Amino acid sequence: MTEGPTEGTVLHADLDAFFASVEQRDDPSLRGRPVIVGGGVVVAASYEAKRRGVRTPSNIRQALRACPEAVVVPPRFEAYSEASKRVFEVFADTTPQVEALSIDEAFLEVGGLRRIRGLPSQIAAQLRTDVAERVGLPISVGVARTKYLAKIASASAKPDGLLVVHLEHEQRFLHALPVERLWGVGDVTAAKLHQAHVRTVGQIAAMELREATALLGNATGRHLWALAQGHDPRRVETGRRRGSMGAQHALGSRPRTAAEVEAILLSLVDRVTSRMRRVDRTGSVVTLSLRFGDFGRSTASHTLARPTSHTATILEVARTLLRQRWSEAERRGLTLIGVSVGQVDDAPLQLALPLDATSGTELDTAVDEVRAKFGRTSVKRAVHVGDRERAPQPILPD
DNA sequence: TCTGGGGTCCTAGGACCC
DNA sequence: TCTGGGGTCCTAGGACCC
Repeated sequence: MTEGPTEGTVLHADLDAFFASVEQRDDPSLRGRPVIVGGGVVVAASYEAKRRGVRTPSNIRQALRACPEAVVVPPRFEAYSEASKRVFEVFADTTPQVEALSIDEAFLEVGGLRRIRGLPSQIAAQLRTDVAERVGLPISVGVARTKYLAKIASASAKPDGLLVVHLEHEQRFLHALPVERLWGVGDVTAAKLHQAHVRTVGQIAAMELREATALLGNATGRHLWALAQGHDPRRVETGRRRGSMGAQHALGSRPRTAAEVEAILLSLVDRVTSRMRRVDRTGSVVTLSLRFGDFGRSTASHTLARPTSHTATILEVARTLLRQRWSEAERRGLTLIGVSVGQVDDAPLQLALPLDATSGTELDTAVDEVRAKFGRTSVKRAVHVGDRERAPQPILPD
């Protein structure tokens, strides 16, 4: 007699207290001790610190009141992205189907690997061992039939654990959870649900769909109702890339002059555009985000005629948007400023040819070269005359 | 409980087009 | 000419995630 599979094939792998774990890995004197990573605020806390009541985010002073023996270390973002890169190498060695969710978590589809690597639960156990051995970090893994069940499972497995949600136990596992555990339920949605006396995922599942949409709006209602039923058709998507890139800076409560803020704006724009150029992307929607002393926020955006990663072009737009909002910013007290560029995509490849070389065959040869060099299958041909000013960065070295 | 630095997705009104 | 139906893009804001 053969039994059907009782395991799903989706893994959700999530590093535990990631930033703090990197600090503990790199400095043995921090191991076993409560560690807070942060400057003014707690950016991350080790499990020792979390157990003593340190919450993220909160400010350091409060955190130290809860846990006076905690060690506070400044964040080292380069070390975290380096560690992340190595963990994602382990993921890639496990399966080709990896969907990155953030710097410290990913979905892995392992359905096709049974013959060579075994059951999903065995692959998950091996993955944890590999990450520990190769990168020296603890990671929790959830295994389930769908993405968000796997995600909930990894959260339940923390710290440093593995949880497999077997198909026959799925509903029991899911329906008993408080609504806050659903991916997509934050403070606002949780409050609405509580007001309707809905506290568990099982209770959402028992609602009529139209009750859910009436209470939570169309998209959220449908989404959460489907999740509560255990429906989650989203597959693990391999090639996902960022749609926007941004940078922000908190200013504190001290009032700033326009000149100070413009200087900060320049450094933010420069940070974003150099990151974009490094990964060969351009974008066309410039968004300025502001946060005020009264905790309100506002955003202003502008769409460019052409995508770019050119610092001066984006700075000019950001500066204009800032000037439009400046009196509001002064009135309400500016506490944070951010710039992001949206509609980000591969930078258009540019090739400068002398005008007399733009005949058919020479252009074809050039296009083939570009195609080979950058591995792009589609290469757009266009002839621009003049107006190089706002053009994307030239890519090909002379 | 009010604070960082990243992101994603959805909604809704207005402009504009066929 | 002001009346239908359908669509896309732009902008602003909100909720949520790590």
